[in-house]
Amino acid sequence: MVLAQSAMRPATRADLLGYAVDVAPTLLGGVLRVSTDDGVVAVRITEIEAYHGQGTGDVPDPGSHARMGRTDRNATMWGEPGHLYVYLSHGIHSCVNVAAGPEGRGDGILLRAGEVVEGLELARERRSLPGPDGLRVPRDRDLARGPGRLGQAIGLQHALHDGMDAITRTPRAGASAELFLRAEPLIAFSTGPRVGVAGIAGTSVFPWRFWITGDSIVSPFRPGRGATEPLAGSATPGST
DNA sequence: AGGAGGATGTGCT
DNA sequence: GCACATCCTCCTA
Repeated sequence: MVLAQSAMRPATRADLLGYAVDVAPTLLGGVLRVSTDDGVVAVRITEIEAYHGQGTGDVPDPGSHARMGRTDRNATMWGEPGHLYVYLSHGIHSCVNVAAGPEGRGDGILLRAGEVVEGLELARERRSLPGPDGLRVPRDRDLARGPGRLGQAIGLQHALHDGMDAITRTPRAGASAELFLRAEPLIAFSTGPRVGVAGIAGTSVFPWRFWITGDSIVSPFRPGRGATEPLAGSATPGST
């Protein structure tokens, strides 16, 4: 259901210049809105993860696509903040990141889950699968719950839309994207280890996953290679 | 040139 | 809970 959201304002590049780990929480509760020929779908962002091209200082980020430096695939992460890095995951899913930090830093923020707040019908259509008895339509809360689902719900594909600019909203392959941030600073959020990303020997697993505390629309936890479940009470920076 | 593995989702057991 | 889909990227030979 669509809510009385706090006031929103369009994001600027300056909003996204910090390290991904610092910018990420400010995107919680914001909205990514994508228009295509088929219509508009907007999601309220409920869960994200921060990835760093060069770590946050001297510490490398073992889980980042940008950890080995700039490549053709991850070039968007190394460019201007506010462009969308859309990549193919497991040959099937197009996942969406917002590039962060100044050019050349390689930071990105993965959108892991959101609530569809506009274009419910179109999102249901995109996310429906053929079943034994016609189309099987997911429950509304599952439409954009998970990074692959979110990408499909808003209609972005890696091959077509990687690199599109959510600040100037310049259309790309028939789609345009706009990012809104909450006008008021933040609501309560929680942090934990990223999903499916392990630490490396000798380093700890950093709490670079952020979600809106208590929100029902958060992706299912996946242990991955040694990532551990958030410890009870481990970090709810905004909630107390 | 070849191959392993992946920031995942779904359906079945 | 587990297997599998599906294909691209980057590392290694």
